[in-house]
Amino acid sequence: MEIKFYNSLTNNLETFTPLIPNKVSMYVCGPTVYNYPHIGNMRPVVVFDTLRRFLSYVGYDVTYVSNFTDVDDKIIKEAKAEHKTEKELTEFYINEFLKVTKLIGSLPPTITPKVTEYMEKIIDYVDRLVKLDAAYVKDGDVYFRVSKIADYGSLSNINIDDLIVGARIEENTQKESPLDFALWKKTSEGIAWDSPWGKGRPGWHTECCVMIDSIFSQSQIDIHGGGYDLKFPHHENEIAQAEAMHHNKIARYWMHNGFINFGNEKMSKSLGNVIYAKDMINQYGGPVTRLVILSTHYRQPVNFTEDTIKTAMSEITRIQQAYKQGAILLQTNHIDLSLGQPKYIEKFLSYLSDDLNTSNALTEVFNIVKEVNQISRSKEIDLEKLNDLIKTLKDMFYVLGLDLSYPLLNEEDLSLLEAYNTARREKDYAKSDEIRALLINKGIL
RNA sequence: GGUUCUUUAGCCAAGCUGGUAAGGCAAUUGACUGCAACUCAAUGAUCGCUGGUUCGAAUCCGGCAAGAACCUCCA
Repeated sequence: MEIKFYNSLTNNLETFTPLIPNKVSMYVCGPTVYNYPHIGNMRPVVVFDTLRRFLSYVGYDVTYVSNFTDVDDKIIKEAKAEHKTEKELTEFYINEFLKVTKLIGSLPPTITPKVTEYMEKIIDYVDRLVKLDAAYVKDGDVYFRVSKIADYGSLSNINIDDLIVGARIEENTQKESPLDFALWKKTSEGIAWDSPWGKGRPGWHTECCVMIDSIFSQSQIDIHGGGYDLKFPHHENEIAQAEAMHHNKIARYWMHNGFINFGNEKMSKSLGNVIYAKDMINQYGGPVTRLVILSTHYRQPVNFTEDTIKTAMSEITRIQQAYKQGAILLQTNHIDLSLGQPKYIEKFLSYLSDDLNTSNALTEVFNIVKEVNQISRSKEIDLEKLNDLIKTLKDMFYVLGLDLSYPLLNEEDLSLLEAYNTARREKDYAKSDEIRALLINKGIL
């Protein structure tokens, strides 16, 4: 199957070919853990988890790495405010992040490195950049020398001159050029590590490079993902460092997800409309939250509104209902559910192979749902086909990370169902209503 | 100022290497039904505006309008 991705590096739809046949290496910038994850943090979590599931499903051996940034000014500040150590704070929020990630149906990445675990390697990496003359030391700080990189700005299409002229660039007399960025910062406050340049902590952009270098056995990986906002400067600077170190752009395919808006506004603290992921998920459930995200193509913005959430709720109910009823019908006919084949999944997969078009993939889910409903209501039920359809749905839900299931009926359930149907046939409605209540209670009807 | 992007039925949204518009939600009508839930069927848009290219454009090119994000640490 040919897989295509939109590569942010070239702004083109490109055929995906992994560096190593049948293996995929992907890295996605994870959160800085100083607060509860908000709903916007769930976009990359859902998008890249779906990508990973899809690639695995079609047969690739995927190594998916997503980090936790557990060293940062905001962390130091928040730890101080909460009277905790940085470690206590970050461990708490890492745990919160993991919880919410699971609730929204994302698998744990293959590896989730923390920056603090890579300090030695980070220092070594910075040191090597200094020795390569790609970085310079200034009074305990270490800065990357952007002028060393000929095509700096290639990812974000930023013209260096425009950047210097047009943008607000802070005064920093330490730097040779305003574009230079910190690899290592001298610090006097909060957690710090010893380094050849004195006590300090690493700059944000270096961490990801080091973790990629350390974890993957290759100097360049296949896919690098993250939020759109990270394109500049974060990813641009990762590329600059990799250019200096390995003369490559660190990743072949760069994928950036769009943002989540809330009620047509960007979520931000100053607007006071930040929604925590845990609140949204607790109120509406993981599948609904995930469906809102998947119903739009990953590069487009998603807007969470009362309407879009309500729509997703109706859709999940509809999908779940068909799945459940179909599976129950099979069980009452004593069909072995493990025997079905995902015969109708090809189109679904081909949609996903087209730059992860989840929106179109979902239309295939609805097509199958409709077929299940039609068959379930027909006079002569084609049980074999129904079984294949249910199995198809099952695999689709797996790939999309939608945590939907059907009840497995035991003997007692089966005889209850039969009694219910018999009572209805004999128009003994008092009895059938009684049994119906039982069945609804058990989640079967 | 620069960069990237968006504008498709009431709402969400796909299509955008050109050939008269997927899907879902909501709504209306009909069918099924002991009641309820579920379900099935039917019904709607010429694609922001405007030029151009073409036998033919939502899809390509130009202009205009409106909106969004990013431009040093926010996914």
